[in-house]
Amino acid sequence: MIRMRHAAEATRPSLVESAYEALKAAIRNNVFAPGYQGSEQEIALQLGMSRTPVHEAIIRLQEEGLVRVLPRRGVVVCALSPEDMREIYEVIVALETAAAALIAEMPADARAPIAAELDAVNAAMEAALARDDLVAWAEADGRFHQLLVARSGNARLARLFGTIMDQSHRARMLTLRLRPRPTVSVEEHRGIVAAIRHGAAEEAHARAKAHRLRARQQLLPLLASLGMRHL
Amino acid sequence: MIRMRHAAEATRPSLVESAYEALKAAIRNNVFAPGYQGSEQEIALQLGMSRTPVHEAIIRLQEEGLVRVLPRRGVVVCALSPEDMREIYEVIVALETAAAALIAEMPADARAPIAAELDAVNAAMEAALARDDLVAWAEADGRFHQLLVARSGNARLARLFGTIMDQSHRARMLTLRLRPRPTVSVEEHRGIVAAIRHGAAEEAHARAKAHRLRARQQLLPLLASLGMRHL
DNA sequence: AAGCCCCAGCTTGCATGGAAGCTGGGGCCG
DNA sequence: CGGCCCCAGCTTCCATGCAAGCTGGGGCTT
Repeated sequence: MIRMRHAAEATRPSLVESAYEALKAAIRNNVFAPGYQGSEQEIALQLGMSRTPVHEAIIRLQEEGLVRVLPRRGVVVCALSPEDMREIYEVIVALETAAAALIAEMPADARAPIAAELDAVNAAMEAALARDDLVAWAEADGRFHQLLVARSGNARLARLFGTIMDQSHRARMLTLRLRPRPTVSVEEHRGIVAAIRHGAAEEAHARAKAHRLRARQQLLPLLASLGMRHL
Repeated sequence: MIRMRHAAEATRPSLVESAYEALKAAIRNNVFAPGYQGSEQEIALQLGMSRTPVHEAIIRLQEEGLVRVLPRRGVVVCALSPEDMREIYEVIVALETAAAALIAEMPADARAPIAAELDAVNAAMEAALARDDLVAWAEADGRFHQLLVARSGNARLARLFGTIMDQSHRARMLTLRLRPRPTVSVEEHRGIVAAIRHGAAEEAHARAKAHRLRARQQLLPLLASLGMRHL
Protein backbone atom coordinates (compact mmCIF):
# COMPACT_ATOMS: atom_id res chain seq x y z
CA MET A 1 0.00 0.00 0.00
CA ILE A 2 1.43 3.26 -1.14
CA ARG A 3 1.50 5.97 1.46
CA MET A 4 -0.52 8.84 0.03
CA ARG A 5 1.20 11.80 1.56
CA HIS A 6 -0.03 14.39 -0.85
CA ALA A 7 -3.61 15.37 -1.50
CA ALA A 8 -6.30 13.02 -0.30
CA GLU A 9 -8.75 13.88 -3.08
CA ALA A 10 -11.92 12.34 -1.67
CA THR A 11 -12.11 13.72 1.84
CA ARG A 12 -15.36 13.41 3.74
CA PRO A 13 -17.38 16.59 3.69
CA SER A 14 -16.87 18.99 6.55
CA LEU A 15 -19.69 20.09 8.81
CA VAL A 16 -19.67 23.48 7.11
CA GLU A 17 -20.20 21.79 3.77
CA SER A 18 -23.11 19.68 4.94
CA ALA A 19 -24.71 22.64 6.70
CA TYR A 20 -24.36 24.64 3.49
CA GLU A 21 -25.93 21.92 1.38
CA ALA A 22 -28.71 21.27 3.86
CA LEU A 23 -29.64 24.93 4.13
CA LYS A 24 -29.52 25.45 0.39
CA ALA A 25 -31.79 22.44 -0.13
CA ALA A 26 -34.16 23.69 2.55
CA ILE A 27 -34.41 27.08 0.84
CA ARG A 28 -34.83 25.57 -2.63
CA ASN A 29 -37.60 23.26 -1.45
CA ASN A 30 -39.38 26.00 0.39
CA VAL A 31 -38.87 24.34 3.78
CA PHE A 32 -37.46 27.70 4.78
CA ALA A 33 -39.89 29.95 2.97
CA PRO A 34 -38.82 33.42 1.85
CA GLY A 35 -39.08 35.83 4.73
CA TYR A 36 -38.39 33.03 7.19
CA GLN A 37 -36.31 34.35 10.02
CA GLY A 38 -34.35 32.11 12.35
CA SER A 39 -31.34 32.11 14.59
CA GLU A 40 -28.13 30.28 13.93
CA GLN A 41 -28.51 28.58 17.28
CA GLU A 42 -31.86 27.13 16.30
CA ILE A 43 -30.57 25.93 12.91
CA ALA A 44 -27.51 24.43 14.55
CA LEU A 45 -29.75 22.50 16.89
CA GLN A 46 -31.82 21.16 13.99
CA LEU A 47 -28.68 20.06 12.15
CA GLY A 48 -27.11 18.58 15.25
CA MET A 49 -23.95 20.66 15.22
CA SER A 50 -22.52 23.70 16.91
CA ARG A 51 -23.14 27.29 15.88
CA THR A 52 -19.78 27.76 14.16
CA PRO A 53 -20.25 25.66 11.01
CA VAL A 54 -23.78 27.00 10.59
CA HIS A 55 -22.46 30.54 10.85
CA GLU A 56 -19.85 29.88 8.17
CA ALA A 57 -22.34 28.19 5.86
CA ILE A 58 -24.62 31.21 6.19
CA ILE A 59 -21.77 33.49 5.16
CA ARG A 60 -21.50 31.53 1.93
CA LEU A 61 -25.24 31.60 1.36
CA GLN A 62 -25.27 35.33 1.92
CA GLU A 63 -22.47 35.73 -0.60
CA GLU A 64 -24.67 33.91 -3.12
CA GLY A 65 -27.66 36.09 -2.38
CA LEU A 66 -29.91 33.43 -0.89
CA VAL A 67 -30.09 34.84 2.64
CA ARG A 68 -29.34 38.07 4.41
CA VAL A 69 -28.00 38.26 7.93
CA LEU A 70 -29.25 41.18 9.98
CA PRO A 71 -26.59 41.93 12.60
CA ARG A 72 -27.75 40.93 16.05
CA ARG A 73 -31.21 40.08 14.74
CA GLY A 74 -30.99 36.83 12.87
CA VAL A 75 -30.90 35.54 9.33
CA VAL A 76 -33.73 35.86 6.82
CA VAL A 77 -34.35 33.99 3.60
CA CYS A 78 -34.37 36.47 0.72
CA ALA A 79 -37.68 37.08 -1.01
CA LEU A 80 -37.75 37.92 -4.69
CA SER A 81 -39.74 40.84 -6.06
CA PRO A 82 -40.78 41.01 -9.72
CA GLU A 83 -37.98 43.55 -10.01
CA ASP A 84 -35.53 40.91 -8.78
CA MET A 85 -36.89 38.46 -11.31
CA ARG A 86 -36.33 40.98 -14.09
CA GLU A 87 -32.70 41.33 -13.01
CA ILE A 88 -32.27 37.60 -12.76
CA TYR A 89 -33.68 36.99 -16.21
CA GLU A 90 -31.42 39.64 -17.71
CA VAL A 91 -28.39 37.92 -16.20
CA ILE A 92 -29.61 34.50 -17.33
CA VAL A 93 -30.01 35.79 -20.86
CA ALA A 94 -26.55 37.32 -20.84
CA LEU A 95 -24.83 34.16 -19.62
CA GLU A 96 -26.84 31.63 -21.57
CA THR A 97 -26.62 33.41 -24.92
CA ALA A 98 -22.87 33.69 -24.41
CA ALA A 99 -22.66 29.96 -23.67
CA ALA A 100 -24.67 29.04 -26.77
CA ALA A 101 -22.45 31.23 -28.93
CA LEU A 102 -19.28 29.79 -27.41
CA ILE A 103 -20.36 26.25 -28.18
CA ALA A 104 -21.33 27.21 -31.72
CA GLU A 105 -17.87 28.64 -32.23
CA MET A 106 -16.16 25.39 -31.31
CA PRO A 107 -14.74 23.11 -34.02
CA ALA A 108 -17.31 20.82 -35.58
CA ASP A 109 -16.09 17.63 -33.93
CA ALA A 110 -16.50 19.26 -30.51
CA ARG A 111 -19.93 20.68 -31.29
CA ALA A 112 -21.47 17.46 -32.57
CA PRO A 113 -21.42 15.40 -29.35
CA ILE A 114 -22.67 18.39 -27.37
CA ALA A 115 -25.57 18.85 -29.78
CA ALA A 116 -26.34 15.15 -29.38
CA GLU A 117 -26.41 15.47 -25.60
CA LEU A 118 -28.73 18.44 -25.83
CA ASP A 119 -31.01 16.61 -28.23
CA ALA A 120 -31.24 13.70 -25.81
CA VAL A 121 -32.33 15.94 -22.94
CA ASN A 122 -34.75 17.68 -25.24
CA ALA A 123 -36.27 14.32 -26.17
CA ALA A 124 -36.70 13.58 -22.47
CA MET A 125 -38.60 16.85 -22.13
CA GLU A 126 -40.87 15.94 -24.98
CA ALA A 127 -41.53 12.51 -23.51
CA ALA A 128 -42.35 14.00 -20.12
CA LEU A 129 -44.75 16.43 -21.74
CA ALA A 130 -46.46 13.57 -23.57
CA ARG A 131 -46.93 11.83 -20.20
CA ASP A 132 -48.30 15.05 -18.68
CA ASP A 133 -45.50 14.81 -16.14
CA LEU A 134 -44.83 18.48 -15.45
CA VAL A 135 -42.28 17.82 -12.71
CA ALA A 136 -40.17 15.63 -14.98
CA TRP A 137 -40.55 18.23 -17.71
CA ALA A 138 -39.25 20.98 -15.46
CA GLU A 139 -36.38 18.79 -14.33
CA ALA A 140 -35.36 18.01 -17.93
CA ASP A 141 -35.77 21.65 -18.92
CA GLY A 142 -33.43 22.65 -16.12
CA ARG A 143 -30.99 19.98 -17.27
CA PHE A 144 -31.06 21.34 -20.82
CA HIS A 145 -30.12 24.84 -19.75
CA GLN A 146 -27.61 23.61 -17.22
CA LEU A 147 -25.99 21.43 -19.86
CA LEU A 148 -25.79 24.36 -22.23
CA VAL A 149 -23.60 26.39 -19.88
CA ALA A 150 -21.73 23.36 -18.53
CA ARG A 151 -20.53 22.53 -22.05
CA SER A 152 -19.52 26.09 -22.84
CA GLY A 153 -15.94 25.35 -21.82
CA ASN A 154 -16.09 28.14 -19.25
CA ALA A 155 -16.24 27.01 -15.63
CA ARG A 156 -16.66 30.52 -14.28
CA LEU A 157 -19.63 31.17 -16.51
CA ALA A 158 -21.19 27.88 -15.43
CA ARG A 159 -20.67 28.71 -11.77
CA LEU A 160 -22.26 32.15 -12.03
CA PHE A 161 -25.15 30.58 -13.89
CA GLY A 162 -25.59 28.03 -11.14
CA THR A 163 -25.85 30.60 -8.40
CA ILE A 164 -28.32 32.75 -10.32
CA MET A 165 -30.45 29.69 -11.03
CA ASP A 166 -30.36 28.78 -7.35
CA GLN A 167 -31.70 32.22 -6.55
CA SER A 168 -34.64 31.82 -8.90
CA HIS A 169 -35.41 28.13 -8.46
CA ARG A 170 -38.37 28.72 -6.14
CA ALA A 171 -40.03 31.19 -8.49
CA ARG A 172 -39.86 28.78 -11.41
CA MET A 173 -41.29 25.95 -9.33
CA LEU A 174 -44.09 28.18 -8.09
CA THR A 175 -45.26 29.14 -11.55
CA LEU A 176 -44.79 25.70 -13.04
CA ARG A 177 -48.43 24.71 -12.71
CA LEU A 178 -49.82 28.12 -13.42
CA ARG A 179 -48.56 28.76 -16.89
CA PRO A 180 -49.93 27.28 -20.10
CA ARG A 181 -48.61 23.96 -21.33
CA PRO A 182 -45.01 24.58 -22.40
CA THR A 183 -45.01 23.00 -25.82
CA VAL A 184 -43.09 25.78 -27.56
CA SER A 185 -40.03 25.26 -25.40
CA VAL A 186 -39.09 21.97 -27.00
CA GLU A 187 -39.35 23.53 -30.45
CA GLU A 188 -37.24 26.52 -29.44
CA HIS A 189 -34.63 24.25 -27.87
CA ARG A 190 -34.42 22.38 -31.14
CA GLY A 191 -33.70 25.66 -32.91
CA ILE A 192 -30.87 26.46 -30.52
CA VAL A 193 -29.35 23.01 -30.98
CA ALA A 194 -29.64 23.28 -34.76
CA ALA A 195 -27.78 26.59 -34.76
CA ILE A 196 -25.10 25.06 -32.56
CA ARG A 197 -24.78 22.05 -34.84
CA HIS A 198 -24.29 24.32 -37.85
CA GLY A 199 -21.76 26.46 -36.04
CA ALA A 200 -23.91 29.55 -36.40
CA ALA A 201 -22.86 31.52 -33.34
CA GLU A 202 -24.95 34.60 -34.05
CA GLU A 203 -28.05 32.53 -34.62
CA ALA A 204 -27.47 30.40 -31.53
CA HIS A 205 -27.13 33.59 -29.53
CA ALA A 206 -30.31 35.07 -30.98
CA ARG A 207 -32.37 31.91 -30.53
CA ALA A 208 -31.25 31.43 -26.95
CA LYS A 209 -32.15 35.04 -26.25
CA ALA A 210 -35.56 34.81 -27.88
CA HIS A 211 -36.32 31.63 -25.95
CA ARG A 212 -35.56 33.18 -22.59
CA LEU A 213 -37.31 36.45 -23.38
CA ARG A 214 -40.48 34.59 -24.26
CA ALA A 215 -40.30 32.54 -21.08
CA ARG A 216 -39.77 35.69 -19.09
CA GLN A 217 -42.68 37.39 -20.82
CA GLN A 218 -44.82 34.49 -19.70
CA LEU A 219 -43.51 34.46 -16.15
CA LEU A 220 -43.50 38.10 -15.11
CA PRO A 221 -47.23 38.81 -15.47
CA LEU A 222 -47.97 35.67 -13.48
CA LEU A 223 -45.73 36.79 -10.67
CA ALA A 224 -47.15 40.29 -10.75
CA SER A 225 -50.68 38.93 -10.47
CA LEU A 226 -49.72 36.81 -7.49
CA GLY A 227 -48.61 39.70 -5.29
CA MET A 228 -45.54 41.77 -5.11
CA ARG A 229 -42.92 40.67 -2.63
CA HIS A 230 -44.05 37.17 -2.17
CA LEU A 231 -41.44 34.99 -3.76
CA MET B 1 -33.10 63.66 19.28
CA ILE B 2 -35.16 60.93 17.77
CA ARG B 3 -34.42 57.49 19.01
CA MET B 4 -33.55 55.40 15.97
CA ARG B 5 -34.79 52.02 16.98
CA HIS B 6 -34.96 50.49 13.56
CA ALA B 7 -32.04 49.97 11.25
CA ALA B 8 -28.96 51.98 12.03
CA GLU B 9 -27.86 52.29 8.43
CA ALA B 10 -24.31 53.52 9.01
CA THR B 11 -22.94 51.01 11.48
CA ARG B 12 -19.20 50.81 11.95
CA PRO B 13 -17.70 47.98 9.96
CA SER B 14 -17.23 44.69 11.71
CA LEU B 15 -13.84 43.07 12.06
CA VAL B 16 -14.84 40.53 9.43
CA GLU B 17 -15.60 43.36 7.03
CA SER B 18 -12.31 45.14 7.59
CA ALA B 19 -10.36 41.89 7.32
CA TYR B 20 -12.16 41.18 4.05
CA GLU B 21 -11.40 44.62 2.64
CA ALA B 22 -7.80 44.56 3.81
CA LEU B 23 -7.13 41.14 2.31
CA LYS B 24 -8.82 42.01 -0.94
CA ALA B 25 -6.75 45.19 -1.22
CA ALA B 26 -3.58 43.26 -0.39
CA ILE B 27 -4.32 40.77 -3.17
CA ARG B 28 -5.26 43.47 -5.68
CA ASN B 29 -2.08 45.42 -5.00
CA ASN B 30 0.10 42.35 -5.18
CA VAL B 31 1.14 42.64 -1.52
CA PHE B 32 0.04 39.03 -1.34
CA ALA B 33 1.31 37.82 -4.68
CA PRO B 34 -0.40 34.90 -6.44
CA GLY B 35 0.84 31.65 -5.02
CA TYR B 36 1.45 33.29 -1.65
CA GLN B 37 0.64 30.85 1.07
CA GLY B 38 0.01 31.94 4.64
CA SER B 39 -1.79 30.85 7.75
CA GLU B 40 -4.88 32.49 9.20
CA GLN B 41 -3.02 32.91 12.45
CA GLU B 42 -0.27 34.89 10.78
CA ILE B 43 -2.74 37.12 8.90
CA ALA B 44 -4.72 37.64 12.08
CA LEU B 45 -1.58 38.80 13.83
CA GLN B 46 -0.81 41.27 11.05
CA LEU B 47 -4.34 42.68 11.20
CA GLY B 48 -4.38 42.78 14.98
CA MET B 49 -7.37 40.54 15.48
CA SER B 50 -8.19 36.96 16.32
CA ARG B 51 -8.37 34.08 13.87
CA THR B 52 -12.16 33.99 13.69
CA PRO B 53 -12.88 37.15 11.65
CA VAL B 54 -9.95 36.35 9.35
CA HIS B 55 -11.32 32.86 8.82
CA GLU B 56 -14.73 34.23 7.90
CA ALA B 57 -13.29 36.85 5.57
CA ILE B 58 -11.32 34.13 3.80
CA ILE B 59 -14.50 32.14 3.27
CA ARG B 60 -15.93 35.13 1.41
CA LEU B 61 -12.77 35.60 -0.62
CA GLN B 62 -12.81 31.93 -1.53
CA GLU B 63 -16.41 32.23 -2.64
CA GLU B 64 -15.32 35.04 -4.97
CA GLY B 65 -12.46 32.98 -6.36
CA LEU B 66 -9.60 35.10 -5.07
CA VAL B 67 -8.08 32.53 -2.70
CA ARG B 68 -8.27 28.82 -2.08
CA VAL B 69 -8.04 27.26 1.34
CA LEU B 70 -6.27 23.92 1.52
CA PRO B 71 -7.62 22.07 4.54
CA ARG B 72 -5.07 21.87 7.33
CA ARG B 73 -2.42 23.43 5.08
CA GLY B 74 -3.15 27.10 4.77
CA VAL B 75 -4.63 29.55 2.32
CA VAL B 76 -3.12 30.40 -1.07
CA VAL B 77 -3.77 33.35 -3.34
CA CYS B 78 -5.12 32.08 -6.65
CA ALA B 79 -2.88 32.43 -9.68
CA LEU B 80 -4.39 33.00 -13.09
CA SER B 81 -3.41 30.96 -16.12
CA PRO B 82 -3.98 32.22 -19.68
CA GLU B 83 -6.85 29.75 -19.68
CA ASP B 84 -8.35 31.54 -16.70
CA MET B 85 -7.95 34.85 -18.48
CA ARG B 86 -9.81 33.50 -21.49
CA GLU B 87 -12.69 32.47 -19.24
CA ILE B 88 -12.67 35.80 -17.49
CA TYR B 89 -12.77 37.75 -20.73
CA GLU B 90 -15.64 35.65 -22.02
CA VAL B 91 -17.64 36.45 -18.89
CA ILE B 92 -16.72 40.13 -19.09
CA VAL B 93 -17.91 40.25 -22.68
CA ALA B 94 -21.18 38.54 -21.80
CA LEU B 95 -21.97 40.89 -18.92
CA GLU B 96 -20.75 44.11 -20.46
CA THR B 97 -22.47 43.66 -23.81
CA ALA B 98 -25.69 42.92 -21.97
CA ALA B 99 -25.26 46.08 -19.90
CA ALA B 100 -24.65 48.23 -22.98
CA ALA B 101 -27.72 46.80 -24.69
CA LEU B 102 -29.86 47.33 -21.58
CA ILE B 103 -28.91 50.99 -21.38
CA ALA B 104 -29.55 51.45 -25.09
CA GLU B 105 -33.04 50.01 -24.61
CA MET B 106 -33.95 52.57 -21.96
CA PRO B 107 -36.17 55.55 -22.81
CA ALA B 108 -34.29 58.45 -24.35
CA ASP B 109 -34.47 60.71 -21.32
CA ALA B 110 -32.82 58.00 -19.22
CA ARG B 111 -30.13 57.24 -21.79
CA ALA B 112 -29.00 60.81 -22.33
CA PRO B 113 -27.57 61.55 -18.86
CA ILE B 114 -25.86 58.17 -18.80
CA ALA B 115 -24.26 58.85 -22.16
CA ALA B 116 -23.10 62.21 -20.82
CA GLU B 117 -21.50 60.54 -17.80
CA LEU B 118 -19.74 58.03 -20.02
CA ASP B 119 -18.51 60.81 -22.29
CA ALA B 120 -17.07 62.66 -19.32
CA VAL B 121 -15.08 59.63 -18.18
CA ASN B 122 -13.98 59.05 -21.73
CA ALA B 123 -12.70 62.62 -21.91
CA ALA B 124 -10.72 62.02 -18.72
CA MET B 125 -9.13 59.00 -20.41
CA GLU B 126 -8.17 61.07 -23.39
CA ALA B 127 -6.67 63.76 -21.19
CA ALA B 128 -4.66 61.22 -19.22
CA LEU B 129 -3.35 59.75 -22.44
CA ALA B 130 -2.32 63.20 -23.65
CA ARG B 131 -0.35 63.64 -20.40
CA ASP B 132 1.25 60.21 -20.85
CA ASP B 133 -0.24 59.27 -17.49
CA LEU B 134 -0.85 55.56 -17.96
CA VAL B 135 -1.98 54.99 -14.38
CA ALA B 136 -4.64 57.68 -14.62
CA TRP B 137 -5.63 56.29 -18.01
CA ALA B 138 -6.12 52.80 -16.58
CA GLU B 139 -8.07 54.20 -13.66
CA ALA B 140 -10.41 56.14 -15.97
CA ASP B 141 -10.76 53.15 -18.29
CA GLY B 142 -11.79 51.02 -15.36
CA ARG B 143 -14.27 53.70 -14.34
CA PHE B 144 -15.79 53.74 -17.83
CA HIS B 145 -16.48 50.02 -17.80
CA GLN B 146 -17.62 50.04 -14.22
CA LEU B 147 -20.01 52.90 -14.98
CA LEU B 148 -21.40 51.01 -17.94
CA VAL B 149 -22.57 48.10 -15.81
CA ALA B 150 -23.48 50.26 -12.82
CA ARG B 151 -25.94 52.23 -14.96
CA SER B 152 -27.47 49.12 -16.52
CA GLY B 153 -30.23 49.14 -13.91
CA ASN B 154 -29.27 45.62 -12.83
CA ALA B 155 -27.56 45.38 -9.47
CA ARG B 156 -26.90 41.65 -9.79
CA LEU B 157 -25.17 42.10 -13.10
CA ALA B 158 -23.06 44.88 -11.63
CA ARG B 159 -22.09 42.74 -8.67
CA LEU B 160 -21.04 39.79 -10.79
CA PHE B 161 -19.05 42.15 -12.96
CA GLY B 162 -17.30 43.55 -9.91
CA THR B 163 -16.15 40.17 -8.66
CA ILE B 164 -14.87 39.09 -12.06
CA MET B 165 -12.99 42.37 -12.41
CA ASP B 166 -11.48 41.85 -8.97
CA GLN B 167 -10.21 38.49 -10.11
CA SER B 168 -8.48 39.94 -13.12
CA HIS B 169 -7.29 43.28 -11.72
CA ARG B 170 -3.70 42.16 -11.22
CA ALA B 171 -3.37 40.84 -14.76
CA ARG B 172 -4.55 44.12 -16.26
CA MET B 173 -2.16 46.11 -14.08
CA LEU B 174 0.70 43.84 -15.01
CA THR B 175 0.27 44.29 -18.72
CA LEU B 176 -0.49 47.99 -18.52
CA ARG B 177 3.03 49.09 -19.35
CA LEU B 178 3.73 46.29 -21.77
CA ARG B 179 1.11 46.86 -24.41
CA PRO B 180 1.15 49.49 -27.11
CA ARG B 181 -0.30 52.91 -26.39
CA PRO B 182 -4.05 52.45 -26.03
CA THR B 183 -5.31 55.15 -28.35
CA VAL B 184 -8.00 53.05 -30.02
CA SER B 185 -9.84 52.50 -26.76
CA VAL B 186 -11.09 56.07 -26.53
CA GLU B 187 -12.40 55.88 -30.07
CA GLU B 188 -14.14 52.57 -29.46
CA HIS B 189 -15.68 53.89 -26.25
CA ARG B 190 -17.07 56.79 -28.23
CA GLY B 191 -18.69 54.34 -30.59
CA ILE B 192 -20.35 52.50 -27.73
CA VAL B 193 -21.65 55.74 -26.25
CA ALA B 194 -22.95 56.88 -29.62
CA ALA B 195 -24.92 53.66 -30.06
CA ILE B 196 -26.33 54.07 -26.55
CA ARG B 197 -27.30 57.65 -27.25
CA HIS B 198 -29.18 56.60 -30.39
CA GLY B 199 -30.90 53.76 -28.61
CA ALA B 200 -29.34 51.18 -30.92
CA ALA B 201 -29.20 48.17 -28.64
CA GLU B 202 -27.83 45.74 -31.20
CA GLU B 203 -25.09 48.13 -32.20
CA ALA B 204 -24.17 48.92 -28.59
CA HIS B 205 -23.91 45.21 -27.97
CA ALA B 206 -21.74 44.63 -31.02
CA ARG B 207 -19.42 47.57 -30.32
CA ALA B 208 -18.93 46.62 -26.68
CA LYS B 209 -18.13 43.09 -27.79
CA ALA B 210 -15.67 44.18 -30.47
CA HIS B 211 -13.94 46.49 -27.99
CA ARG B 212 -13.38 43.76 -25.44
CA LEU B 213 -12.38 41.17 -28.01
CA ARG B 214 -9.71 43.46 -29.37
CA ALA B 215 -8.40 44.19 -25.88
CA ARG B 216 -8.32 40.50 -25.16
CA GLN B 217 -6.53 39.78 -28.41
CA GLN B 218 -3.89 42.25 -27.28
CA LEU B 219 -3.61 40.88 -23.77
CA LEU B 220 -3.49 37.12 -24.23
CA PRO B 221 -0.31 36.89 -26.31
CA LEU B 222 1.43 39.15 -23.81
CA LEU B 223 0.46 36.91 -20.94
CA ALA B 224 1.47 33.81 -22.86
CA SER B 225 4.88 35.27 -23.59
CA LEU B 226 5.40 36.07 -19.92
CA GLY B 227 5.10 32.51 -18.67
CA MET B 228 2.19 30.24 -18.03
CA ARG B 229 0.94 30.16 -14.48
CA HIS B 230 2.42 33.36 -13.32
CA LEU B 231 -0.43 35.73 -12.75
C1' DA C 1 24.34 4.73 1.61
C1' DA C 2 19.52 4.66 0.62
C1' DG C 3 14.90 4.33 1.85
C1' DC C 4 11.28 4.00 5.17
C1' DC C 5 9.01 5.41 9.31
C1' DC C 6 7.64 8.10 12.93
C1' DC C 7 7.07 12.16 15.47
C1' DA C 8 7.18 17.16 16.52
C1' DG C 9 5.24 21.29 14.96
C1' DC C 10 2.08 23.80 12.54
C1' DT C 11 -2.32 24.12 10.20
C1' DT C 12 -7.47 24.45 10.01
C1' DG C 13 -12.09 22.53 11.93
C1' DC C 14 -15.18 23.02 15.41
C1' DA C 15 -17.04 24.05 20.19
C1' DT C 16 -17.93 27.18 23.61
C1' DG C 17 -17.97 31.37 26.55
C1' DG C 18 -18.21 36.23 27.18
C1' DA C 19 -19.43 40.82 25.17
C1' DA C 20 -22.08 44.14 22.68
C1' DG C 21 -26.30 45.31 20.54
C1' DC C 22 -31.14 45.18 19.01
C1' DT C 23 -36.16 44.26 20.18
C1' DG C 24 -40.33 44.22 22.48
C1' DG C 25 -42.93 44.83 26.39
C1' DG C 26 -43.91 46.27 31.10
C1' DG C 27 -43.77 50.01 34.14
C1' DC C 28 -43.53 54.87 35.11
C1' DC C 29 -44.43 59.70 34.46
C1' DG C 30 -47.06 63.45 32.79
C1' DC D 1 -55.05 57.42 29.44
C1' DG D 2 -51.10 58.04 26.33
C1' DG D 3 -46.35 58.13 25.44
C1' DC D 4 -41.62 57.48 26.84
C1' DC D 5 -38.04 54.80 28.91
C1' DC D 6 -35.60 51.09 30.48
C1' DC D 7 -34.44 46.42 30.98
C1' DA D 8 -34.66 41.37 30.26
C1' DG D 9 -33.88 38.19 26.77
C1' DC D 10 -32.31 36.87 22.55
C1' DT D 11 -29.20 37.54 18.72
C1' DT D 12 -24.70 37.76 16.35
C1' DC D 13 -19.68 38.88 16.96
C1' DC D 14 -15.37 37.65 18.36
C1' DA D 15 -11.74 35.21 21.25
C1' DT D 16 -9.89 31.14 22.66
C1' DG D 17 -9.20 26.14 23.61
C1' DC D 18 -9.02 21.55 22.06
C1' DA D 19 -8.77 18.02 18.53
C1' DA D 20 -7.55 16.03 14.13
C1' DG D 21 -4.67 16.04 10.20
C1' DC D 22 -0.93 17.21 7.05
C1' DT D 23 4.18 18.10 6.37
C1' DG D 24 8.92 17.73 6.63
C1' DG D 25 12.92 16.08 8.64
C1' DG D 26 15.75 13.21 11.69
C1' DG D 27 16.86 8.68 12.91
C1' DC D 28 16.59 3.82 12.27
C1' DT D 29 16.88 -0.33 9.51
C1' DT D 30 18.63 -3.00 5.84
